[in-house]
Amino acid sequence: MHPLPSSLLETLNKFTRLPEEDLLQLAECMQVRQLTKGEHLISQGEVCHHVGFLLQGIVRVYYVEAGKEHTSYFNFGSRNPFVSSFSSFLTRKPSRESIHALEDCQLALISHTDLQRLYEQSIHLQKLGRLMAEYNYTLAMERIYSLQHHSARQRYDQLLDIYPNLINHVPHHYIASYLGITPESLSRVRKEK
Amino acid sequence: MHPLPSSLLETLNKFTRLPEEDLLQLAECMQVRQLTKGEHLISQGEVCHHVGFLLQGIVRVYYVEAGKEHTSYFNFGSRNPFVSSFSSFLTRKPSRESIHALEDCQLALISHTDLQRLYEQSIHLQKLGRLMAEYNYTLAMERIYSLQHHSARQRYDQLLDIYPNLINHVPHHYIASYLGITPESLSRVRKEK
DNA sequence: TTCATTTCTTACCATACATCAATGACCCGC
DNA sequence: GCGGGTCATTGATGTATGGTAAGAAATGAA
Repeated sequence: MHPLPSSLLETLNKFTRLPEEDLLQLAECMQVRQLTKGEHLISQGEVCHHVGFLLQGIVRVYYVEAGKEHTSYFNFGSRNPFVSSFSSFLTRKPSRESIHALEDCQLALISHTDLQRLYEQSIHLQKLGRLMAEYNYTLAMERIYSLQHHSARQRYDQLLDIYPNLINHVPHHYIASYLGITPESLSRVRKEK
Repeated sequence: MHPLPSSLLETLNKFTRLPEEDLLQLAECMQVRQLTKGEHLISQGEVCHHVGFLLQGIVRVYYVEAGKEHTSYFNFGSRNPFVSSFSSFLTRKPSRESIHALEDCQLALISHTDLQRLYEQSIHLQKLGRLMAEYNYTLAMERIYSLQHHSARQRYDQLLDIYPNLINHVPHHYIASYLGITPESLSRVRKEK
């Protein structure tokens, strides 16, 4: 993939400046993958071998337990562009989560093997990986705080602050599940606005 | 600090094998800090300049909003030994959180300055930092799932699975806050066992 | 020890959210 | 366009958890 898409380059630059050499190495490993609406990037039970950068579209990470679907999160826009079943990708164990496209999507993928190889070759890429993991960790902590101490109503309002138009692109029952409430409750919260 | 305490060494080895050289560098930067029960490692509003490895004791990370204390998490035992206000440590902004000792504690501290310097010097330390951040991220994701989709009761049971004797060491209202419920609710949940 | 303070529990009622059921709107394949 | 299915909404009711208040138990200081 030459050259790296500008949105990916911008995102990387927010974390750290990579030497030209490393950018070339990255570009060599990355491949574009199209997902049509509804298509799965990975399914529950498989080991996740890739991490993707979302160039376009929306994906949903979810997981089925006792016959019910639970939405873990969405990847949408530039706030959260890295798509993977991270716990599987990082541990090399089968994924409990599935990932599918909510719209037609475009992803830039890199394989676990290639990424580890690049990590071993360059301190700058190790650093990039560390900074990205740290960033994801801080996002996760914010979400934990919100789930711990805010009402469904407040969490919905926060979601709208962060992604004002997510509600127009994503079926409501997915958003409800993401917020940890039922579709009926979400409907009532929305009605009260 | 020479040599590194064996519990720290064990923990580091679970992430990656560091060359002797890097271990020496680390040991040179780390300092032991004692905290007496109740003492603060950092307080809300300060920038967090250290990350600590918990050698002994229990600390609590909490945060005050609208006059109420909210317990973010505990550091206790070997599952979660890294003590810091990470969002402040990572972003260099004032911390919203405070950290204090629930018992007399012993910490091995390293400063942000030293840590960044070491990161720049060694690809192995960069890798260690990445792996630790990734590990913390997977723990955070588990907690998010639990808060999203499990009842207070289930979360309490899980907490007991992970830390069977936490309840004997930590005031219950802190645990309640950690679970996202009131002390009264925790009391009811406990009664039903 | 004794007293003061904090913490834990219990009871009662209030509220937020879940569950179940019914309806209409919207999709999508035929 | 028709028809079966999914989805969003609404109402009625149930349940888990919150809020307040009071007393009991544990803790800490003198």
